[in-house]
Amino acid sequence: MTAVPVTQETPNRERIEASILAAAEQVFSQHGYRGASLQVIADRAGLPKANILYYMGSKQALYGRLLNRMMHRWNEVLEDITVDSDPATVLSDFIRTKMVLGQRYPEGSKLFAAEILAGAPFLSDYLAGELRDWVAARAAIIRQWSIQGKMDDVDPRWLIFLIWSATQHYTEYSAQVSGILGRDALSEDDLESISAFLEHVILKGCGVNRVSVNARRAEK
Amino acid sequence: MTAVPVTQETPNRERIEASILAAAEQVFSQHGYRGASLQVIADRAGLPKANILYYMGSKQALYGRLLNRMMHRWNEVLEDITVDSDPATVLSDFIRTKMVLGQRYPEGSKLFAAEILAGAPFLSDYLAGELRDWVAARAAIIRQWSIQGKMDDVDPRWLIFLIWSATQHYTEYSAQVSGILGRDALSEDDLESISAFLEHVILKGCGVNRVSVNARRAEK
DNA sequence: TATTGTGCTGACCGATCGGTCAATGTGGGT
DNA sequence: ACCCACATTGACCGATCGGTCAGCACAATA
Repeated sequence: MTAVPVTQETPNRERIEASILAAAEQVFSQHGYRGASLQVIADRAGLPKANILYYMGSKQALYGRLLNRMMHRWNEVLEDITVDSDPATVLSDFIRTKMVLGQRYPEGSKLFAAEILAGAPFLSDYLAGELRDWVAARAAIIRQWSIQGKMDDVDPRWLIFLIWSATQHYTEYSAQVSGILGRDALSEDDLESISAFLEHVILKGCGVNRVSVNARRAEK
Repeated sequence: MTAVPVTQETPNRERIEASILAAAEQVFSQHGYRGASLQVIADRAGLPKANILYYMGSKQALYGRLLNRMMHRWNEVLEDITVDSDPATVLSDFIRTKMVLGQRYPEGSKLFAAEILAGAPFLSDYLAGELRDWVAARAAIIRQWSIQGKMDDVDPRWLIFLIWSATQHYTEYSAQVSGILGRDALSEDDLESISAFLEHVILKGCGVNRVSVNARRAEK
């Protein structure tokens, strides 16, 4: 009968697709779209190359799935802020959430970086649409905080870019950071130290008064 | 005679090599080492592919020349600072010089970024050697400034990384910045606005007192 | 004119690229 | 036992990869 299409719903399929996506994320993030090869992805996933195409259709489709998955992961950030939110709390959360996301999805972050470096051929619509609106909405709120005297009169767009860049640096430039620090990877202590540093400099630099939160006296 | 090797010294050679390097820098910066193709580079330089190999020897050698050229360009930065230097002047210069360098050599900066993203296979020695020493020397000086009470007690390494990331963002993520701002490129006013913002936030955030320099009252 | 050295490049090499396809395997329904 | 839908993959396709090389053009020397 044609009415019984899937039945057992293939518990294997998800497992296989997940392993392909994981392998592909590694390779694409290191070498970009053009530089990645399906053969290398297949080897890393322990599957024949034809199997990759069978599950993913094409190189472009595979790459697109990875980009989409990563875009949805960003949506955890700063979803519910208003003019009445406390700037210190919001900025602090923003910084720390971004740091955590970068550590949780290092390959995905690098994938994005490579895509942007290549001129964002697959993401230009997203950047000029959804993400642009996201920035505009947050910028408007931050602007209000400045007007209300809750913080210095800084351009909110530059502030958002500053937090993005400062946090992403430690995932996308992990090879540089590791080389300079002489470690293979950042420790938990490093991450806490960096987060605290960024929190201190950015909040203080923007004239945001830390409210209470963690009773941390950051300056004399 | 073997004693007369070069004579006219080929004025063309330099011109041709320069155009090859310029074309290669564009392609490598967009697609990384693996993703770049000599054919595309040759087309962009308006030369047959075999000519690229004739002048550069190999893809690796061409890539290495580009990396080396870019490494030397960084050396303009922060060469002569001491414990007696004024922190405000040094940090301000650091930020603004980095911004200018990024604008002057956008492809070279992206080339570096792509190399780091790929895990720095060609640069690991440089990162763990020359650059590491460079950072250590500057970090020691900044550390002294903290001890002397000229600025807050922040980790100098995180401060250096912060300035790197914040300034590089606008060249390496230019596709993202452009998409969000809705412009093709940053204007002179944008760049001055960003530089002033970073100067304000980072210096204030580190507790550095601006001495005199430009009589700019940045906050109320 | 003959010779020589260098700049240059079309043609070609084996390897690898993304993608297709036919053949085979497999498991459940009849 | 038979069938059929789906899973799997080795073999193959034309295109392109980085790199080699023989040979032509041309200017300087003899």
